[in-house]
Amino acid sequence: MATTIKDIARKTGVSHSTVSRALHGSSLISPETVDRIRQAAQEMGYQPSAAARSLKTNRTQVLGVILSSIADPFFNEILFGIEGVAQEKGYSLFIASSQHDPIRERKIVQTMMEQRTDGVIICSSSFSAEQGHQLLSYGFPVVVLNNQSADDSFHFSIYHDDVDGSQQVTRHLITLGHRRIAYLGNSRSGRTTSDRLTGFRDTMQEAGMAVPNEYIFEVAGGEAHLGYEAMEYFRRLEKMPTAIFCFNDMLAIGALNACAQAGIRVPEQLSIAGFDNITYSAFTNPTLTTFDQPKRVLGIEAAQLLVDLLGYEVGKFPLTQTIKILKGNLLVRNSTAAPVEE
Amino acid sequence: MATTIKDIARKTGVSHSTVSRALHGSSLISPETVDRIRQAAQEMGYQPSAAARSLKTNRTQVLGVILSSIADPFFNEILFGIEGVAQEKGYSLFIASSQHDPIRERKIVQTMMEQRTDGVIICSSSFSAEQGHQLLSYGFPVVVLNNQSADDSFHFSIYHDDVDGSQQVTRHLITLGHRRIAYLGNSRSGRTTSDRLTGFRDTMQEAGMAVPNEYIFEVAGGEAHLGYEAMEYFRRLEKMPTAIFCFNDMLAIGALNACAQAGIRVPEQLSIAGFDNITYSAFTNPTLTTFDQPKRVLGIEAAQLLVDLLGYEVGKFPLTQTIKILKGNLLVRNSTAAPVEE
DNA sequence: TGAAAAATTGCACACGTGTGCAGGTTGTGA
DNA sequence: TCACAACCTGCACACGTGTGCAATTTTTCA
Repeated sequence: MATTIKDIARKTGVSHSTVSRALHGSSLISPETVDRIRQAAQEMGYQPSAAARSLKTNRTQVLGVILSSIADPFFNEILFGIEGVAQEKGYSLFIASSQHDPIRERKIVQTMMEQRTDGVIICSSSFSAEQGHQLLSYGFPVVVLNNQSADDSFHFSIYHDDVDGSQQVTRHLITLGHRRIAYLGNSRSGRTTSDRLTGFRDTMQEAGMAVPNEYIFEVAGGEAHLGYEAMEYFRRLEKMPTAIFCFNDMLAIGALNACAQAGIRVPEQLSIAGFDNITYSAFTNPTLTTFDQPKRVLGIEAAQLLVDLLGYEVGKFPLTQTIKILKGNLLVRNSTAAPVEE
Repeated sequence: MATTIKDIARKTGVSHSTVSRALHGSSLISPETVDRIRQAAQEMGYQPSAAARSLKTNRTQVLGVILSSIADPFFNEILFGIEGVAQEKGYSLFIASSQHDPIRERKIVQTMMEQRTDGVIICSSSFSAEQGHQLLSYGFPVVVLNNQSADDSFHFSIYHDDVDGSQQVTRHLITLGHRRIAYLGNSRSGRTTSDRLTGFRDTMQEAGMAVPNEYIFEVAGGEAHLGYEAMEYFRRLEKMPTAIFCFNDMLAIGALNACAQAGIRVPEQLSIAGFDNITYSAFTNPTLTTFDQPKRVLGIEAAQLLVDLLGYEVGKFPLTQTIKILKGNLLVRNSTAAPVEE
C-alpha cells in the first residue's frame, strides 16, 4: 500500500489534518512543522491519491479527449497541441477513440462520466450528436473541434475555416491558368467536405467558370486507395480536368500514385492539390501543394478554451456562445503548375 | 452534482448499502428490489464515481501508457493495439507523452502514481531507466515495449525481433545480387539500431561480404530530412553503394526524395529499403521495400501481458521474467531490385 | 402454531483527503 | 500575575462507494 497522510502524521506525531495543511502550504501551520512534515513526506515517498482528493474537491484535473481514430496522423497533431496546454496548466489527459463505432462511443461517454473528467474535447469527425448531448446534459463543459454536424447546441467550438482554405486553393489553381478543375470529396465527412466544396464552387463562380457535374466526385472516406480509385473515374471522362482539388492529402497521395502508375505526369499534365498538410505531403513525389490547416493550433485553442471555461464556477459558464474560427495558409509545392496549352 | 447511490436510496426508500448491492447484482437482495433500484438508477441517470469506487477497491481500471511522442505514427499504431485490448477488458487509458523531456518524464511518472494507475506500459524509446525504476519501486506492474536500454531489471517486456528483421532485409538485398550494401542508422535509438546493425553485419559476414566502414553511417534521429541529408554523404563516396538499408521508413523516404531530386533512379541505380512499415511507405514513389514490424500486435501483446499480470494478487507477480519476442515480415515492394551490371 | 432456518435489509465503519470550528499553547503588555 | 491576542493544532465530519455483521422479516417444516 502506498503511504498516506495518516502514515506521515503517525511518524511526525501530528494529526493528519496538520499534514494535509502543511503539504498545501497553509499559513496556519508553523514553518518548522511544515518543514518537518515535508521532509518526512519526501522520505516516505508520499504521493497523494488523486481519487481521494477529487472525491473531496470535486475536481479531477483530468480532461477527456474523444477522437475518431487514434492512429490517424491528422488527429495526432491536434492531440499534440492539446497535450501541450494540458501539461502546462496541470491537467492530464484521458484519451479514447471511437473508431466510428457507436457501441464504443457509448462506452467512452460512460467512462468520461464515471471518471468525472473536468471537461471534454470532442475531435471526432463522426461522433454522434446524441452522445455529445449526453455529456452536455450531465453538465460537462464540452468543446467541439471541427464540429461536423450542423447542430449548434454546442456552445463552445473551434473551427478551421474550410471555406476560406478551399477558396485559396481554388484561386491558386485558377491563377495558374486552369479552367477545367475537378473536386474530389469525401462523402463521409460532414460539414468539412461541404464547406470545402462551397469554397470551391463559389470561387469558380466568381471567376465565371462553369463546373460540370462530372467534375464533382465523392468517395466514401479519406484513405489513399480511394484517391487511387477516383483517378480511374477521372481518366475515363471524355474531357479530363487539368487540375484536381482533393478533399485531403491522403486522397491526393492516392491520386498521385495512380498518376505515376498510369504515366500521367504531375504537374505537367495534371495538377493535384491536397488539403490539411499532413507530414507525408512534404515527401511525395512531386511534393504536394496543399493547404496547411493549423492542426496544432486548433488543439491548443480548444484546450485553452476548455481550461478557461473551467475557471468559472461549476455550471455557471458564460452564456455567450464562443466560436473561434482559425485560418490556415496555402502551401504551394510541386504538384501544381500551369496547364499545358491544348 | 451527479446523483449518488444515496440519492437513489432516498428515492426508493432503502439504505445506500442495498442500492450498492443491487447495482452489483448481489444475490443478497431480492429480485424485485433489484429491479426497482435498477430502474430508479436508470431514470436518475446514475453514474458511479470512479474515484469513490477505486478509493475503496484500490483498483482504478485504468492503464497508464507512456510514449515518447504522441504525434509519431509509429507509436500510434501500437497505441491502437493497446486500446483494443484495454477496451475489451474494461480498462481505460491514461496517455502521456514525454517528448524526450526529462522534466515531463518526471511529471508523467508522478501523475501515474497519483492516479494509482493499475499498471503502466512504457513505449517510449528514450524513457529513462531511472523513472521506470521509480514506478517499479512503487509496486506498479510495468510492461516495457521495445525496451531500449540494456537494462534487464524490467521483468516484463515485449520486443520486436530486430535482429531477425534486419537479417531478412539484408538477405533480400544480397539475394538480389547486391554486394555493396550500406546501412543508415539512427544514433538516438539505443538497442533497436544496434540490433538492426548486428543483423546486417552478421548476415553480410555469413555471405562472405565485407562492409567497409564508410558504408555504416549514422544520423541523430529518424526524421525524413536526415535521410535526405545522409544521401549527400553516400553520393560523395568514391564508390557509392548499390543498396542502402535504412534504419526506418522515414529515413528511407528522405533518401528517396534526395534520389528523386538528384536524378538517381530507384531501384535501377540504387536500391533503398526501410524498416517498420509505416502507413506512408506504401505510397512512396517507388513504393518502399520495408520490414513490417507488427506494431499493432506489439501493442496487443503488451496490453495482454499487463492485464494478465493484474490478475495476480497485488504485489505477487510471478517471479519469472516474461519476455516475448515477436517477429515481423519482409515486405518486398518496388524500391529494391537487382543492381545493374557495372 | 411455534421455532428454527432462510432471506432480506440496515448499521456502522472503512478507503484517503480537505476543512470549519473549537481547543490549546505561547507571547505580549499592563 | 493576569487578561487577551496571536498563533498552532486536533477533532470531527464530509466526499461516494463497498462490505462484515447484526437485525429484521419471511419462509419452512414438524
